[in-house]
Amino acid sequence: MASPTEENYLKALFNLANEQGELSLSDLANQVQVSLPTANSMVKSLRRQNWVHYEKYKPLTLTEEGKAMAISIIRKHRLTEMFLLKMMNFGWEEVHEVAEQVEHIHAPKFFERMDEILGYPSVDPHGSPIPDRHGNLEKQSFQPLTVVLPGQRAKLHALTNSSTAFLAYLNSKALTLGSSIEIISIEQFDQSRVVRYTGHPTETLTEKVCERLLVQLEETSS
Amino acid sequence: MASPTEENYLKALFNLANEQGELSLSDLANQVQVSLPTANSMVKSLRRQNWVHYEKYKPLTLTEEGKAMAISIIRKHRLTEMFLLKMMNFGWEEVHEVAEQVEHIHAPKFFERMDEILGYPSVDPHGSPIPDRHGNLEKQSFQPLTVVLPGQRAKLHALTNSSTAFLAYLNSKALTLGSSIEIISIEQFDQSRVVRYTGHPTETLTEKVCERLLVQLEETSS
DNA sequence: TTACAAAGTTAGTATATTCTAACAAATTTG
DNA sequence: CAAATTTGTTAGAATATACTAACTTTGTAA
Ligand SMILES: [Mn+2]
Ligand SMILES: [Mn+2]
Ligand SMILES: [Mn+2]
Ligand SMILES: [Mn+2]
Repeated sequence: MASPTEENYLKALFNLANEQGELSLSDLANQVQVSLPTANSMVKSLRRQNWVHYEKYKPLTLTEEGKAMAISIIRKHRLTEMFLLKMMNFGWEEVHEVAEQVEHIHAPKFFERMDEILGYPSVDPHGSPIPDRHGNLEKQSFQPLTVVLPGQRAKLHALTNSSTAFLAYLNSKALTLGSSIEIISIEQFDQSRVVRYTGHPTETLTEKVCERLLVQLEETSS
Repeated sequence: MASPTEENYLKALFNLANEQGELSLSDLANQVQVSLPTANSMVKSLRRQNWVHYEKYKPLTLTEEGKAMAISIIRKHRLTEMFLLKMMNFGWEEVHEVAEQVEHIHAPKFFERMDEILGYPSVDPHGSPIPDRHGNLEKQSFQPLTVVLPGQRAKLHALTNSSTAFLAYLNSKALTLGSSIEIISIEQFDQSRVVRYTGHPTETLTEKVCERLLVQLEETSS
């Protein structure tokens, strides 16, 4: 049985493997916010439990068992976020912090019931896919808003960051999942985007923000 | 910030203080299911944090702060049990185990929302009172079924044990909170009770079971 | 290809939580 | 009261999780 700490490491490893191919110790240390030696000794302990493959100075891999555990934790996290949003009147900017704790609860029925009550949702409040009960996790192919050219429109489908601060910022701009965003222009100076979207006057978004908005290009029916 | 472990000790201390007046180390060790030296060293650590008053060889007392923390954990536990029962279709025999974990989540809003959604319930699924948001905890004055004499009836209001095994046993006997129980006779041999209750044929309950059933005497309108 | 930087490892330390063994104090009992 | 029992304490050890300091390995860049 993994401790909450170990579970957080497994989740971090899984997410890193998806973003980059390689799993380095320093990325892990960074993600989990611990020192390199701490990550090093934890990885040894995870290896002892057959959750990661690891040899000195070599990159890390999750074992099949480790991967399955990570997916199960991610499932619990995302179901919780959805449950808080839909059934308990939380805002999308509040759910991540609570889910970070609830994901460590060992009670399969608790999460099965959430899933049932929610009607088996496929994505969480930030657009990330929810693994099904069998551990199948849909792969998404959205691109950051930064790849969209002036004159094109794209629909906001997901985010690469679900911190309270970022989501509160999106709230203040009334940007929600599903918004159809048109790029008006890109400032040469700082790469910031002038955009227009569903029922809103012109807005400016910094490049940093655009990088975190995952979109799908829409046919420009001109 | 108390760890889940520390929170379980605080809760145990509070419950012991209510059942007995005195708080002894061995009772604590027993309740939390650890060795005496473990309880001893934990109590020292709780004292460092000003959650208990404690001197070598003297009985223990919770500080005001410790008491408030214990009540808050109990509130979270009981609200969770009620939420699982009413909103997530759990049986009353399943809720305690999950609540034992959920009670350690630090997210006031999560529990406030449960309270709201449930309509501010006053008791949990096992009849124990739920402290309000200000830490007020209603005192109950129910008595164990063992004090009821043959010929008298009493209504089942609460339980002193909410283990899955005990509740599954009550389920099998169709005994629920609210049942009106009449004591037919008491076996001299083993103190077991022959009883009759709401829509049921005669049943026999051992003394051990009767001790755990908290009732209020009903006027015998003969 | 050496030299420097980045990444990873080891050693040593700290706190939290738990144990057993050995001993001491307090309480109960004959 | 003295002996026996119960209760509480200390010492010493183990595991989990974290740190800093010092060192080694690997990879890159001159
Ligand atoms: Mn999240
Ligand atoms: Mn977490
Ligand atoms: Mn309970
Ligand atoms: Mn608990």
